[in-house]
Amino acid sequence: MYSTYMPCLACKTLNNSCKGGNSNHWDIKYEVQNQGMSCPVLASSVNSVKGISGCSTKDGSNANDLADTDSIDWDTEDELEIQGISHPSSTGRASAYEGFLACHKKDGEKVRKESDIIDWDSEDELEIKGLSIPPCSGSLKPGPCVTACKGEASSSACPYNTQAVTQFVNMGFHEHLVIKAIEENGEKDTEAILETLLTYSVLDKSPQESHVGTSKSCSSESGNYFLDDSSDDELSPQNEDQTNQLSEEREILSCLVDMGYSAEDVKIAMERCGSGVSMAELADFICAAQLGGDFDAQSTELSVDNEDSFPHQRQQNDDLSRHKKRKIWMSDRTKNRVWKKIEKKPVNEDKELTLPNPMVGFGLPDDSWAVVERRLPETAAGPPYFYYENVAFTPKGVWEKISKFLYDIKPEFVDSMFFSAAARKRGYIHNLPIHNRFRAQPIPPQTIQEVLPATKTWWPSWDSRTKLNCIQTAVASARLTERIRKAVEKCGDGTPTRDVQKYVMYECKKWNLVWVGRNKVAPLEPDEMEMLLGFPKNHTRGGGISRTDRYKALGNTFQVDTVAYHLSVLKDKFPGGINILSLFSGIGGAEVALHKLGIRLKNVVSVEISRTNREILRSWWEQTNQQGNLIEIADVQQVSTANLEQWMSSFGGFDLVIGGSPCNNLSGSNRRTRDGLEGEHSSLFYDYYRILDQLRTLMRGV
DNA sequence: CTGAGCATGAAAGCAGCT
DNA sequence: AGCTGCTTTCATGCTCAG
Repeated sequence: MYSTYMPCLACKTLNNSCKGGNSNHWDIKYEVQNQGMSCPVLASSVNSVKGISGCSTKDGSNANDLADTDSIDWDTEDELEIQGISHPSSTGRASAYEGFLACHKKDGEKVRKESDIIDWDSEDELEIKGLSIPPCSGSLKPGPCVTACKGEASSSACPYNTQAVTQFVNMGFHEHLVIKAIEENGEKDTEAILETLLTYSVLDKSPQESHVGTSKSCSSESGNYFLDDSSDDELSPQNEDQTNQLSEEREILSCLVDMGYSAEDVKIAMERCGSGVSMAELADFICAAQLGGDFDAQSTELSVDNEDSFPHQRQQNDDLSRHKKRKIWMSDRTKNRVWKKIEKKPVNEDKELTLPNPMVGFGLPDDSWAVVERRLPETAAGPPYFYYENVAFTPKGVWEKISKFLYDIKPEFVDSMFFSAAARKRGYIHNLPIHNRFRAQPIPPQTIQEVLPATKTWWPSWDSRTKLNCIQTAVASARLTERIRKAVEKCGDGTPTRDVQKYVMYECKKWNLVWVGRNKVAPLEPDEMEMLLGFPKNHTRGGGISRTDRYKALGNTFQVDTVAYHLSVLKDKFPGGINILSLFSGIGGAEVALHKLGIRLKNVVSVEISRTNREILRSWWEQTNQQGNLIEIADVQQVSTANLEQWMSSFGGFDLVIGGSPCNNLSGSNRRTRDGLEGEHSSLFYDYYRILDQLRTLMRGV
């Protein structure tokens, strides 16, 4: 019954490609052991648990009964797969087939034979062919343009090598122009293709038909960055033209930022060159301006707060950006030399954006980590102050891009484990001063056992956790906690075996489980999450809000004490109170943080799409007897310049713009649509930028 | 039809090792 | 420098009961 090539049901790959980090392995391994199976694979160490699910129990039942996994007849389909027969109708089968090929990659002859079935135009192969693949946004992963275009690029309709097309689409050229250029020059002459594409761009050979007609290609799906909400109405031809032009402009902006230019530089270039200018001309203009020092004079001078220098975070993207630009626009003669040089450069060239370890931001309150110095670009100067938040662990290049849009300010990466009993690793981009911060009072308990004293009784000595992991929107199932209870109980009164401990600890850390009874773990209750996140107890309770909605809302919010520490510098600056524009407010993390600091909320414009969340904030506002005005708006995309002007005329402008845009497409927890900043939800970042930038322009005018 | 419950990896960074 | 294993992660979409 046992086969050397037994596929792992959990990751759907064959033995050699199966990694140990898959939770299902733990489930399966443990259950297999408990059912007294004799599986030879299990005899090896935990790290070599591979392909277990193919094992049958002694009584012939499937090993995964407890996991409710379907059984598989290994003698039929899977054996066929092992022999290299594909099952295109099934993803899982296809994966197993890929796994098989991976296992045999060393066998060149055999792999060649499979080339009829599989597209072997991988990056490796392109390199072998001598085609270099330029980085896009510091990553080999397709950038936003490609994300949007890749479906087309890889479709069967495209007769050319998809990587070659992708390569140029990555540079910002439109796909159909790329295909046209390939048609003219052949696939292999990349130099000639590039030149042709540059010529197209300069001559603007196919202007509206390519860009406007398919304007979604490089922009976010939600779009609207530069549009007023008046666009809701049916478009007149004139409006349509305007919309197309704006759409094209933001497409160009996004692509040029992908290439490494700062959003600010691109905007200046657009202003100076006027409308209807091609991307190539804009790029040339920026390069020329930079060589002449035009932009430098505007963008890299003194800080808004006259805070001191920030030596280890200066000179950050500038070099990389310029290299990328040169890489794309270099003349023939120097291109190859420079490209080779750039490719040899270490990847950590922009190491300023690598995540710090420990993640202490610009300094911690207890002086254990000295406050660093930073120097903000002049373009980042307020008013208003602004504060942007998102998950620290994003797909590559995302924070670099966010930073470029937000005036080249480097993110402050902080783990909330230094402020509470739960971790929460987040990046914050803000133009706030960073000296003389203080903590909001009272300081919450800092360990799990202090926050949840009842768990002490049941907490086993072999569970060494004192801090919880990140609070997320999903919680463990009852089935899982039951499996854990059974696993521990099997070991009797003594200490569980090392393997059981490892399994239990893996699940406990993954799902933030705590000990609530003898051998019994449970997910956190919503009110416990509220405490851990710095909210008042029952902040999300009542008003017909379901438990699931509470978990979802809490999983998406700020850690109040962390944010309050950063915002504390505002207290002296605004003794009379503060006007804030709160974007993506959620359940009001920013408002609660300011309130906790004792900063009076004069006027709060809160933009939040979820009605439930708006009700939670409204309820908190009323319960805390706020004396100011709360204006609630549903959709950030509907916030227009006219709205901003209206609010400014009502109460004179905003002191702080604060918010964290959706992380759905950035989070590591997202298995299906981790599409990066251009994802369906996360692209709303551009609305944060749009609104902030419009407001800054208006307030400068004032 | 709605919503709660549940199962579903992969990407990225880090540490340790060779 | 490159490999391997370990750890962490503001989620999504399917199923099924009410």
